[in-house]
Amino acid sequence: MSEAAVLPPGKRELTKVANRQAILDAAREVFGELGYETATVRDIIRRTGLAAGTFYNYFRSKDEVYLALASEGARQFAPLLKAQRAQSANWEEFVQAAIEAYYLFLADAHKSWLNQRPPGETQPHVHGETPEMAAVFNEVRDAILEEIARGGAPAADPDYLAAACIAIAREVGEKMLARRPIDVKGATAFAVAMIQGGLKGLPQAEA
Amino acid sequence: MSEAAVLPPGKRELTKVANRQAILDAAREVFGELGYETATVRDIIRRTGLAAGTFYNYFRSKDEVYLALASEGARQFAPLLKAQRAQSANWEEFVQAAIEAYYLFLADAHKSWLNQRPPGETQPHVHGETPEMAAVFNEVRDAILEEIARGGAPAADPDYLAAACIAIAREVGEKMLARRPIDVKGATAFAVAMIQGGLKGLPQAEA
Amino acid sequence: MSEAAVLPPGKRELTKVANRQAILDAAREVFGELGYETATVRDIIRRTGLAAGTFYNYFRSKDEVYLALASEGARQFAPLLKAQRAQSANWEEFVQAAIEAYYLFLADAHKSWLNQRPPGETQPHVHGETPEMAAVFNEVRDAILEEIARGGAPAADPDYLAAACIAIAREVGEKMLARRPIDVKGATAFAVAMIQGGLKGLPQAEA
Amino acid sequence: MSEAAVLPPGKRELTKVANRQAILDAAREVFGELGYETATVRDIIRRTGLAAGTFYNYFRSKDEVYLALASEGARQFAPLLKAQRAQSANWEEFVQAAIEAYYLFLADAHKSWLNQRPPGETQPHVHGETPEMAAVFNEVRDAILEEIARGGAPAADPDYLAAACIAIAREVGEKMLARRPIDVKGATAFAVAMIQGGLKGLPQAEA
DNA sequence: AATGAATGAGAGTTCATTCAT
DNA sequence: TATGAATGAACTCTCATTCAT
Repeated sequence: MSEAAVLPPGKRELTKVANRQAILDAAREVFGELGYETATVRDIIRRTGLAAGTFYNYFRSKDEVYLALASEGARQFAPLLKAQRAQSANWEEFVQAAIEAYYLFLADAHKSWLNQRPPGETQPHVHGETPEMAAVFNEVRDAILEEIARGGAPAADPDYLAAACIAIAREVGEKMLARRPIDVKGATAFAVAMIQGGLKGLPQAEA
Repeated sequence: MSEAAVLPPGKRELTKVANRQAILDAAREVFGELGYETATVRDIIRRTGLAAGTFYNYFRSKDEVYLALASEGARQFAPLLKAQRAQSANWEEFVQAAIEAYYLFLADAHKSWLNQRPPGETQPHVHGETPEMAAVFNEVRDAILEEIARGGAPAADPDYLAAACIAIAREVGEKMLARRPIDVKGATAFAVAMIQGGLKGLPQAEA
Repeated sequence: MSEAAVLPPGKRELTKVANRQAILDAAREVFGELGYETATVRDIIRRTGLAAGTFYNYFRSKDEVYLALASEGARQFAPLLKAQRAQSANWEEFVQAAIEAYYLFLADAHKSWLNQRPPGETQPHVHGETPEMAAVFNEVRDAILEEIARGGAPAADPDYLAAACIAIAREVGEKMLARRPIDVKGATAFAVAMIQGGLKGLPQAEA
Repeated sequence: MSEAAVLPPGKRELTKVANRQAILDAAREVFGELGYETATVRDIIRRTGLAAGTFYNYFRSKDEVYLALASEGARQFAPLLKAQRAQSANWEEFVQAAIEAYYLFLADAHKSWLNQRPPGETQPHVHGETPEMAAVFNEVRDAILEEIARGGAPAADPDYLAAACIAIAREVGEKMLARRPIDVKGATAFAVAMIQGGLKGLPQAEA
């Protein structure tokens, strides 16, 4: 007892951490499949095998678990994005860096979440985006908006420009996740080329 | 019932049609403001002044009214898109035509719906897209996909290409609706230029 | 249809009123038997034979039905008390009037509520006082407090005095309700005599 | 367990007793502040710093701790009341004795409980009476009932009489506790005078 | 004996839908 | 056909109690 007192994880602590993670994982899946509104707390805990009340030992509400997921994603992603941005000398490099960071995150997250719902079974009224993806995407969007506001980007209509860049990044990213193998390099190359040069800028190949 | 059934539609038929339309209008607003999940049937009928049960004389469920709205949008839009496409000799013209048709539809719909919810009051987890907008957007997407599949588009990765074009069209369209006055020409020009030439293709102006 | 349009109660209105009353009656019983905290909305509706959700067609919450009951009692009682007070020339008459009004109300309410729960089965932690009784009692208490504050009462410690008078009124009233037949006159006489003259003032009889 | 079981109580026994007392103290406060229904076991143990489960090492249920408190109060109070009653030659002295004993108990209990909840913050539907107060009050009531049954009291309606005496005792006692300093003598004098002579019997002073 | 997470029944409440009027 | 009250399943959340540690 005396020794272990320094750092006694014990079964209790282990299950506690494991349960919390189980709830987060289940919540991620459920939010991804059903969307925030449709998803119920019961959907989440049902997937964990825990009892209904147990959810509330870990999170105070449906919203809180959503936020936890989102901010976890943002927290992990922010330094990656920052590092990538730091290396960028100009707008082109910045875009490349930001999108690559984003796609790396998506790919990694996707791998570790073992997202095994059968694709194509999309329900109506649903987005198929986990809270983390949403949060991380927001980071990228903010970075792009900021860069555009700073004047780093070409002098076109900045509002439309931001919307377009962001849209490309998001949608190509989503497509990337649907393919096997997940090809971050290729997706990044495509998105960046599309943003920089449109159809004319694309490598006229691989069709 | 026997009298009213003869050709001159009679008051009954008129109200019937009017009620159906009132419900559709209310539903469009409510779905646009609240999203499908959050919107309740009561929200919809409350806006019409009709009674709760009356809703079910016209639609069998909440879902059905959503679908009705969506397919109405698609039905109205399809010929417009078709006409525009018919005039297109090549991919460039096709993109231009499709996007313009889409934006014209958006602008028109927007105008006639008198979308007067105070902007900026967006709730979390909600998209602000009516079923019609969603449906019409799907038409555009399908057209682009089809065109790409047909080989009309430049020979880049067609899946990514479609995703990117569609994403630009959608997001720039949404931004367009948020501005006053609604400038279909400008938005179309931007979206098309972005798709064709990326940043380099944009008119380097108006910042 | 034309005639009835002036005042068409119809079965609907009737049931509506009846249901509202049924809920109020059930709520009164349940609150009286179980107390506010212990009583559940389900306890209330179960007694009416209605469905769970129906409760919320009539009252927005458990609290609202309690308040409705209480204010209904107060509303009915206030004019009675006022009338009785108006006739009182002095403190003695005022006390007599107020208590009599209170007891009359209790007796009447009791009669019409057909309070047929088997007496003696009082649960622990429970008061056996309906919201109406509580509300009406508050009226009496306020009247006494007011009168004492106005100096109408004998010059003893007013705080203690009020507490004592009120306590007597309440407890004797409760005893009165437990007896058959309910003897308002006798209870009033006792309470007033006790207040005015204590044990010495009581009619030394009927033991 | 074997060691600690020998006579010198050892730390274990001490903590055991201390914990039990801590729970009782916390429970008294919580029941007094919140009432039985509203009070939760968590409210109680939170105040002790103990863990939730520990509560059930000492009491089998929320109800049991309530009962323990009540019977502890009664057990302590019974001899005091008995002693006071023994000295009473007649009804007047008995009443005086019983009420004084009751008020002494209240005052003492109140002092030692350091009841420091901000007054005036009374919630609706809540009484502000600890289980002990309720239990001790019951003792007094029983004594009065007994005395009346024995014919010691003046020959008025005994049921009403008991109710009235008890009511005065209780309410004046409660007021007494709300004042500073707590004046047992004065409260007793008032209550006894009121019982014996009603308003006419009161010292016509201190208003 | 102490801990505190897990449990699950049950609370208040909402809402799509039904149905008597 | 219009009405709007009735329905009841399902929701979020609480809490007394249990039990592995």
